[in-house]
Amino acid sequence: MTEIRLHNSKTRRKEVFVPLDPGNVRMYVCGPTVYDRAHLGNARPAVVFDVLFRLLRHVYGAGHVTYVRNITDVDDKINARAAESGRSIGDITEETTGWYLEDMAALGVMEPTHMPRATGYIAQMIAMIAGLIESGHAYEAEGHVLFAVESYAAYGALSGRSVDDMIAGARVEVAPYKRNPMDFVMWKPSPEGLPGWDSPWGRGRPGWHIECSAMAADLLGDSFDIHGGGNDLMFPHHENEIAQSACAHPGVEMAQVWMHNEMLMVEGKKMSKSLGNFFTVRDLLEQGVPGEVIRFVLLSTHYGKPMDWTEAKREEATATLKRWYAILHRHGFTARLVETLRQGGQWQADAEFAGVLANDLNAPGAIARLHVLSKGHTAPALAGFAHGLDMLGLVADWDRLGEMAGIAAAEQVVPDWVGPLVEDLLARRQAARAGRDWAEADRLRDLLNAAGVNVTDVGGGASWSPGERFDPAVLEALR
RNA sequence: GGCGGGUUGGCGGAGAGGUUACGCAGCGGAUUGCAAAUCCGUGUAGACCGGUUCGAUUCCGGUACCCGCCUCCA
Repeated sequence: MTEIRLHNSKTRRKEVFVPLDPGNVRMYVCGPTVYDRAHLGNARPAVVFDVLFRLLRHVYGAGHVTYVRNITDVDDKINARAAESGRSIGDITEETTGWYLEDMAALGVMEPTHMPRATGYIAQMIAMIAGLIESGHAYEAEGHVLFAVESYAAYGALSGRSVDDMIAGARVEVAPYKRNPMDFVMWKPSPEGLPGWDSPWGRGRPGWHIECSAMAADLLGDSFDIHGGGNDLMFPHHENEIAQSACAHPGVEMAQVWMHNEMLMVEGKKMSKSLGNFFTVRDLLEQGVPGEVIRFVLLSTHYGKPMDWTEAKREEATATLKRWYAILHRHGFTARLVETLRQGGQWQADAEFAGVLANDLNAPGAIARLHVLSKGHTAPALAGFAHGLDMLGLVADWDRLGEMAGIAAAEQVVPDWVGPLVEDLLARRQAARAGRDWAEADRLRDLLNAAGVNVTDVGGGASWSPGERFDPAVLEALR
C-alpha cells in the first residue's frame, strides 16, 4: 500500500499518515462563505484537498473515505450583501452556493461526501455551546456567549502564539463584556431583520467558528483524521475550532493532522481589488481558459508554498495539456478504452507517480513524473500516464480528448460551412503540392493560417484544426 | 513587536546528505519542398557567512532580502 506522508501544521513536521480507522478515513475542509463568486484564491484549497480526497480514495478505497466541506451560509458579509441588494438572504446563499459548485465542478473538483450548511446545524451548535457553558469554558455576557480562552491551556498551540503575546499585540477588539480580550464569540444576539434562532440566550446567531466544530463532530465524530484549509484560517479560525472542540470533547484530539495551503498571488502581488488583479474563477472560464488549465496551474506549485498565477504559466499549462490530450487521443483513449484497460487489469497507478504524490501531496513532482510517463508508445504503456492524469483530476471527459487537445473542434465554435470550405482549400493545396507548385501551396496555407486554422501535414495528406485565433469571418470572404 | 514560510539554472518548479528532477525557452540533430507538429541529444543552479561530515544545494547556527498571518479573508 502506498504510504502517505503529510505535513502536519500542528507538529510542523511531515508525518506518516495513519488513519484512525482505515475503513473510514475522515477529512474536514473549511468551505466557502456564500456571499459572492469564488475568486481564484478560493479555488486553491478546493483543488488541493480534492487531490488529497482522490489520493485517499485510491489508497483506502473509494468507499472508505468521508470528506466534509461545509457551506457557511450565516455570516455578516451575507447579511450586508442582502441589505445592499434588497434581496433575501436565502436567495443570495442559494444562488452563491450554486455558483460555487458550478465553478468548482468546472475545475474538476469532485463533490465531497457531505456539504453541510451551517444553518442546518444550529441545534448542534447550541447544544455544544450549552455544554461549554456548563463545563466552565464559556460564559454568557450581554446576550453574547463567549469562549473563555483562559480555560483552555493549550490555546494558541496550533499557530504558535500565546494569549499574552496576542494581548500585547493589542489589535483585538476590546469589548467591555469580555473577561479576556482574546475571548471570542460563539453566539451573538440578532436584532429584528437579521437571521436569528431561539436559544437559551435569546434570539441570536452563531459566531463563525462554532459551526465547524459542531458540524465536524456531527458528521465525522469527536476525533477524525485530517482538517484542512487556507493558512490564513490558522488563526483565529482553526485555533478557535480546536479550543471549542477540545473542551467539548475532553480526552480526544479533534483532528490528527492539520493541513494548510499557502496563499495565492497574481503576477507577484497579492490579489486585491485595488491592484486590479482580482478575478474570479468564473472570469477566467468566461475568458475561455479551460477549467483543467486553471487546475493544472494550481497544482503546479506545491500547496505549502505561495503560488503565483501568471499569464506565462497559463500559457505553458495550456500547451502541456494540449500535448498530453493529443497523445492520449492519438492512442485511442476513450471512456471505452479505459474500461477495457480496467477490465484487463492494466488500469493501474504508476508506483512512482503514486509515491511522489503521496509524499505530502507533491503535485508538481507528480506532474514531472507524468511528463516521463507520457513518452509511452502504446495504449497499455500509456495507461499509467492516463491513470495519473485522472488521479490529478485533469481529464474532464475521456470522450472529448480530441476536442480538449484542440485537434477536433468544438462543434458550437465552428460553423457548419467551414469544414467543407477548408477541406476544399486543402485539396487545392494538395494538388498544388503534387504539381510541385510550392508558391501556390504556401499561399493556400497562409490563407488558412490567417483565419487561425492550423494546417498539419501528415504523411501524404494534411489535417487541420481551428487554432486559438480561429476567425470564421476571414474564411467567410473565401466562400 | 510576536508567530510562521521562503530565497534553486534564462524562466517555472521538485525530491534527495553522495548518483539525470521535470517542464518551458535556448542550442545541435532527425524528419520535412518549406513550415508546423513530432522525435533524439545538450549547456546553464542552489542568496550570503560559518559549523557538522569523508562528502551539503539537502542537516545546524547566523546575516541579508522577500512574503504571509497577528483584523473579515482560502
